[in-house]
Amino acid sequence: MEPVANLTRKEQVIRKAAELFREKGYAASSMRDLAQKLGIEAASLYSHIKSKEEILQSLCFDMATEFRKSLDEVERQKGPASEKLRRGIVGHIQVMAKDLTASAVFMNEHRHMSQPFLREFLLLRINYINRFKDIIEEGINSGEFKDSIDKKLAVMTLFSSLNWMPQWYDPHSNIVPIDLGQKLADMLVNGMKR
Amino acid sequence: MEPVANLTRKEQVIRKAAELFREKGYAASSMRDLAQKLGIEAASLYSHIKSKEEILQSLCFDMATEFRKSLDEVERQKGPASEKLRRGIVGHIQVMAKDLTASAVFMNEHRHMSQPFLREFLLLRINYINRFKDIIEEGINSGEFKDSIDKKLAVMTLFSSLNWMPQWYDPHSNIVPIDLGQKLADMLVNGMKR
DNA sequence: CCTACCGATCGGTAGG
DNA sequence: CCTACCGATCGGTAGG
Repeated sequence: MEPVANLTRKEQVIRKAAELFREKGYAASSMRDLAQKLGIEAASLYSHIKSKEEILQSLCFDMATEFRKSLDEVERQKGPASEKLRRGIVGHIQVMAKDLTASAVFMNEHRHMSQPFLREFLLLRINYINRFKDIIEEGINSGEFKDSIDKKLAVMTLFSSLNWMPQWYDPHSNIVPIDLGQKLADMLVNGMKR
Repeated sequence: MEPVANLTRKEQVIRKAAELFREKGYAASSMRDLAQKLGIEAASLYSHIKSKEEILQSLCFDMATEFRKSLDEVERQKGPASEKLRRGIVGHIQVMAKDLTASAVFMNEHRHMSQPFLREFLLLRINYINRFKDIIEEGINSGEFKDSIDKKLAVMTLFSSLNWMPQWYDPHSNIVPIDLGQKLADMLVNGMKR
């Protein structure tokens, strides 16, 4: 019997680690801290995970997969570039909102991965960003967006705004993630339109 | 005789530390790493600085002072809120551009300060953000900005975009900081205007 | 700025 | 999941 809503012990370890890494940063988090949060001894962690870095890797690559899937879905649909961009933004926000803790780790701690994992991770991220850049370019070519906009600047501003969100968004606030995504998309996409 | 264009040894230590903290993060940077960059023994660092954290504190608080001074200057001038906001943005970017390394440390490593320094730092930062929020509010009240905009969201988006800049801006690129600031201000302020 | 060194803590293993 | 432990590394001090 596999767990359904419940988490395996390994998943519990990873989840608690994500909270710890988010709070203190990866390098400042010790395996003894993590063990204490779980109420076990540090050495016992290693029956569930291979290493501290393995936890970071699984957090980062799982998030990367979610982001990719969300954008796949957006690209499958037809419509003007501005609409695609809006849906891409809303999707990105929703993926983050599903796990703000992992998102914060993904964003701020990925650099602590060793090679070749870091390299692979950065390639995934560049690819994802380029797909957004392509949508912006499509919008410029179709005349939806001003041709005066600086694509690199636009896409960097976009991701800055999106990626900082786990740092200030309060999941208990009265604004729900999908509305937040819509509002963010309004602010960011409208600035590009003719 | 005091150094003029030259740096004191202490300033050299702090500068090299900033580079190291930016590259590897504060927690993952050892005093032995830093000593090596300077070509001395780790123990010798302590004739120039009191502790590892003192370096972080001086980086963070010096940047905070620069940001505050820039905003003081902006508030001293008259003009519509949109113009103030633009100048605030350009000023912020210019302060960062003057020292991208220290800016990156300021942004990403401040949380490693201990109390009461961290608390004091966060108060300065809240205060700075609130002054931008006031400018936005002024623009809404005067009718320059849409009254539908969410002040908190707007100011968070603004700072996200600004603060991520040290991570992607290439100082050797053909776009100079003041132009970058102008373009960023265009994108961000125009989205708020009626 | 150096040599010599400290106690504390780190990630991880052996063996149950 | 535990006890017992490892070698490596940490920030920092004493004394010159």
